[in-house]
Amino acid sequence: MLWSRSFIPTLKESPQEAETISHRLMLRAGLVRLLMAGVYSYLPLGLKVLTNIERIIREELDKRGANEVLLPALQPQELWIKTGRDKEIGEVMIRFVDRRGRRLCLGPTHEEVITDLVKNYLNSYKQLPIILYQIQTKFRDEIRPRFGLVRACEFIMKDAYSFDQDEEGLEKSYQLMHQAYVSIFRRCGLDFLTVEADPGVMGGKVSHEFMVPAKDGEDVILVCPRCKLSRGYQEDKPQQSCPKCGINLEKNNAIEIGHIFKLGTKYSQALEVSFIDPQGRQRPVIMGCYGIGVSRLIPAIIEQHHDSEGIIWPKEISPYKVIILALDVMDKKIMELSFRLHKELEDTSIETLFDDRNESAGVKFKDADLLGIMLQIVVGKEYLKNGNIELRIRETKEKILEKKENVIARIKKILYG
RNA sequence: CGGGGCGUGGCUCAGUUUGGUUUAGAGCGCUUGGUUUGGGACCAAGAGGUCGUGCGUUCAAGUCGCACCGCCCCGACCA
Repeated sequence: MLWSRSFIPTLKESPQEAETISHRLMLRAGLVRLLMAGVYSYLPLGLKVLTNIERIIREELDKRGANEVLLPALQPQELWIKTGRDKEIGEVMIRFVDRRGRRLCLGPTHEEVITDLVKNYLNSYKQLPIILYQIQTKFRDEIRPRFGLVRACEFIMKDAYSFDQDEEGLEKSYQLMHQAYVSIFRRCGLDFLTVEADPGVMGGKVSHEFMVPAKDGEDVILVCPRCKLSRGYQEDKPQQSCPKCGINLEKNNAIEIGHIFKLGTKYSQALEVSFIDPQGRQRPVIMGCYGIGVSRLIPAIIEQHHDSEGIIWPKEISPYKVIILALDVMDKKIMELSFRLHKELEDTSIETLFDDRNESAGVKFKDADLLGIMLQIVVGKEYLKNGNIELRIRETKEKILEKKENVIARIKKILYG
């Protein structure tokens, strides 16, 4: 992709609207733009990052036998009245009446819809277990949206739902999803902790949150500095100490990126979803639900992967794998080589952004560091003098001067091992 | 919803305290021409503004008053 043909509006200075590091960098690197409080447009680079995260999620869930669906955001309020969550959720749910007088809402989550869907399908224990998931836009009228994509009113969530015939099955599904989450977050380059949590309006008895320690996180957790055991922070509870190490837990800000719940039969009983067990008895299906704040992962990743110059994307997340900086676009030799390099990389499916803008070297270096694309190739004076081009690793700032073929070989080694 | 901050060109901001040398400025960005090209280049010429909105006070409002709108932060709340 040629930068000159791209919509990548970078900003030299941080816009007034942003205070947290991730929010600033997302705006400066041209990932998103604000439409109104808590509502953002994704620009090409932001969308690419989002797509990369979604790909990882799909791979890890599909591998474990989960089925992807896509449920409507538009829902009848009636379903929510049946489960009683109509009142529980309260004003967070966006409601309205359509021209036919139907009372509708925009889904803040999808337990009701998925349960209703499964109701007409499920007959026998032979159909269980089953796990369904979707990656979809959720709507929540938040009291206070903040920190850019961290708490938005319209955001993208991966929500999965498991259906089992007994508690033992639920435990298996729960562990399976737990493992999937660990793989997903690791591939996203995240340092994260798991804490036991309060199920809240979702219901059920057991739930775990996946937390990313981050300076600008809006949640607070307690972490053992030695063994990393962690738990939720509650102001009214006395200062806890680590049961294993005996030392005091430390308060840490964190971003909640995932939350998994053992729901039990809350929804299946309210919406009457049952199956016939091996003994021929009708039994309510046992459910679990599993959420990942997909769009929220972007700021979480940035909070953990940046320096004073900009973002440093982990390998699988990087919107492009390589950025080529042609330092003098008026020089024929430099441009010829840059175009050839660009084509060769793209022909081998290595996504490459070619900075072909007529800008000074300084501007290109600054923008490349800001964008955080993992590998930078510099074509400039060195090429004219010795025929060498420079490969730079964004994260380590390591520089390698070599001939084009060797640089390509190195890139392949870095990307594919 | 309570508390605080902010709103002046695409971005960052000065000017508001004490109304009148302001026909509203600067830097960045943008356009044109020229010189440049290894860490946000330089010269020259240019374009771009309902000073968030409305009402009011006044001879005179970016500046004072009232109301409203929007954004950010803290709190309550929250998957």
